[in-house]
Amino acid sequence: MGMDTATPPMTETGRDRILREAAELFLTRGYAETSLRTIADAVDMRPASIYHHFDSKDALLTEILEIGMESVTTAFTEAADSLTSDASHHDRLRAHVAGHLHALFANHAFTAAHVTVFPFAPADVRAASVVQRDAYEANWTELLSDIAPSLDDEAISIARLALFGAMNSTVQWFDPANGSTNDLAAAIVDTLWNGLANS
Amino acid sequence: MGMDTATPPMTETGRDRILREAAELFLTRGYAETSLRTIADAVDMRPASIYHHFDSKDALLTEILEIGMESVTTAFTEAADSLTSDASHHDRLRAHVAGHLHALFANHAFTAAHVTVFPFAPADVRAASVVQRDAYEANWTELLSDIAPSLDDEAISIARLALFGAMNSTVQWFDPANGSTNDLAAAIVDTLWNGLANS
DNA sequence: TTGCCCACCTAACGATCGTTCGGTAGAGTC
DNA sequence: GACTCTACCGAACGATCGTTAGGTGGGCAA
Repeated sequence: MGMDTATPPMTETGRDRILREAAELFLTRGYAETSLRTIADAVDMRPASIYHHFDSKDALLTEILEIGMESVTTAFTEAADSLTSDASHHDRLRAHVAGHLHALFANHAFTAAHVTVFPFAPADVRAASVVQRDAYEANWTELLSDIAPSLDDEAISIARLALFGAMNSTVQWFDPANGSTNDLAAAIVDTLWNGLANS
Repeated sequence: MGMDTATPPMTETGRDRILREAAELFLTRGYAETSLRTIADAVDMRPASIYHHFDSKDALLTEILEIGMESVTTAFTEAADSLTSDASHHDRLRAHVAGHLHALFANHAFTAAHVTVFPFAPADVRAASVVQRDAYEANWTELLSDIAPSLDDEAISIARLALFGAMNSTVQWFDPANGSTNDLAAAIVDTLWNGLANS
């Protein structure tokens, strides 16, 4: 029913507000396009105050990307835990896609930042989150080789990247107000699973 | 064998060089992150000289996006023309995906700019190319409803957007030096067509 | 009451940005 | 040889950028 987007907790600190508003602005306007003065306006502070909480604009983005990666990583292990031992391959794939999409829209600005702002982030910032990102990708590689054992490594890699492309592009067109991420996940996975030919 | 990337023509003018180098820089570094001084350096000119050929930085990006859209649009109609009347649905989909991917890597910087720099382009620039983009999307909607008539409008829309996501994400990981775009298209379409279950 | 620290402020720094103004060298035309 | 046009250049404009230095005030501890 589209209740995926999280509301800010009541105990939100000034620091948390900066993170949340900055993530939103970076996502919609871009990193270089968003000035610290714009962020300061959004949280009703002065630009200098941001430096009380963060070392630099780059450090702010680094932490936003970190939170985003934690969010999808947690979603992946939770999806794995939610599955019973007799779950079919189809069920497993759907559960993990649903987990990824749920994280993508629940913590929207933080996770989606990995899709759109990461590619243009300063080199230092990208380097800081590359370890977390690689680990997350490895989870999917393992899942897919388990599910489709007949595919060789290169085919698995292509399947994973194409699936990531399909999942992550949803941030640019899917509106959780128009349906649950679970339904969206089912639609994507069913198409991918059965193929267009059988639908 | 990965000879998709175009080499600059011998008759390239100074204006053409600005377009090509700027497209490359916008793609790799981002629009706001690339200054006119950086572009000028790349074409061995001074910043002011760019204004002899283009009204503004925005106008330069607008023309780059225009060239990119023309490229994929042409590829779409060429794919349609290359098909004989007895081509299967599978063949048609593969031909069009191959056309899109070929354009994506042949005119790489211009077409890929639509994937990564368009979302953060200034509002005026985005507005200028929205008509071309809508027209291209309509081509795909028509193709997909023709190929999978059992799907309703919403399912077609999801399929199209997921396919775009999968195709366009290739700009971030596929290297045409490692294989032809035709092979890549076949791999993507076969997976999508037969489904993971049957592979 | 005194002292301290945390959260935030005002004001300004130098750097860099897109852009403009007023040139100049060279090729083509008459 | 004077005229013009194209393609560039040097130098600078005001605006905006990330960032820093040095405060101020309110709550808490002693």
